[in-house]
Amino acid sequence: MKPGSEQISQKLKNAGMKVTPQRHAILEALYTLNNHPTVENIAEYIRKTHPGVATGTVYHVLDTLVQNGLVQRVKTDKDVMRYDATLENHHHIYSARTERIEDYFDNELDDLLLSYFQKKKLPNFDIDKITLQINGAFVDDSK
Amino acid sequence: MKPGSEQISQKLKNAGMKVTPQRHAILEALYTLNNHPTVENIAEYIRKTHPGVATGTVYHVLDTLVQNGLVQRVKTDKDVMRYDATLENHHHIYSARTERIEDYFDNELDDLLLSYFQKKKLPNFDIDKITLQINGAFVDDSK
DNA sequence: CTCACTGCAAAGGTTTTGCAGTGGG
DNA sequence: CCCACTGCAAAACCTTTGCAGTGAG
Repeated sequence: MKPGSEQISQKLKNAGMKVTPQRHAILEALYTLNNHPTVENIAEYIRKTHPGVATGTVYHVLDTLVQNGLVQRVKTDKDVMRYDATLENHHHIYSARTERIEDYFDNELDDLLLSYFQKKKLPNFDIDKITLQINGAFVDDSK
Repeated sequence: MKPGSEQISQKLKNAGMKVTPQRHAILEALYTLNNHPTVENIAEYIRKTHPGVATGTVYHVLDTLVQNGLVQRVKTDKDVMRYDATLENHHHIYSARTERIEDYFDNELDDLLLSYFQKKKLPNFDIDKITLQINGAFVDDSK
């Protein structure tokens, strides 16, 4: 669930980052807008409370967050980057018709995959993480 | 394996597309450069034999190929689009350190996933296709 | 022949970069 | 106080678009 203001500051500190208002706001935005927001989504959201944050700063802060492991980029086949602050192991459900991307948590599946790839090693490759792209259609997505 | 020239023409015809030299060359490039090339990779490759093909044409042809189901876009967390002409069910192995993306075929895994999601339905979602993102490091990738 | 496709170039949108000024530790 | 961070704006990229000319069926 969504961390409070203190916890957000703590996360930044733990990652060895200075706690600036911009970083705090951007990380909070990521926890609030939990549907894999774009830079534009984030900029728009934080300007409600922090007007005057430059778009370049949002890009820069997100880069830093990614490098410090607090945020991940989401793989898509579109040309706009999307970000995800959920660090626990999870998968992504992609709508074929809209830009919607939902998280999917499933420990049973994770165990299944883990044991599968423990016995079936890939030659020449060390697996770090496996994420499912579940593609299809949400039944309530109109267009 | 890689289709011959005739088979490439036939694939275009089957998809209801006119067979132009550009389309033929681009589709052939995709089968030859089988490591999920970018538009630049493709343009560079086909200009060896077909100089003067405009970059805009490559984009346009790739779009058409995607729409007619002969080619798929590959999901990445980079801002350069990559393409894949392999239509059989397969997964992708992503290098954490380089731009390398390899195909991974595994029928046993596909069956496992199929049966798993047959019993474990996702509410509100019709699954079309599931692709694994296998992230990690190739042991022989230097950088 | 005709209409879809291509070439070319300009425009659009996203992301990166550079530099001066500011503020968190 | 100092260095990292931010704001601003320009630049760099990738991709899309518009239009006139060409060629596949």
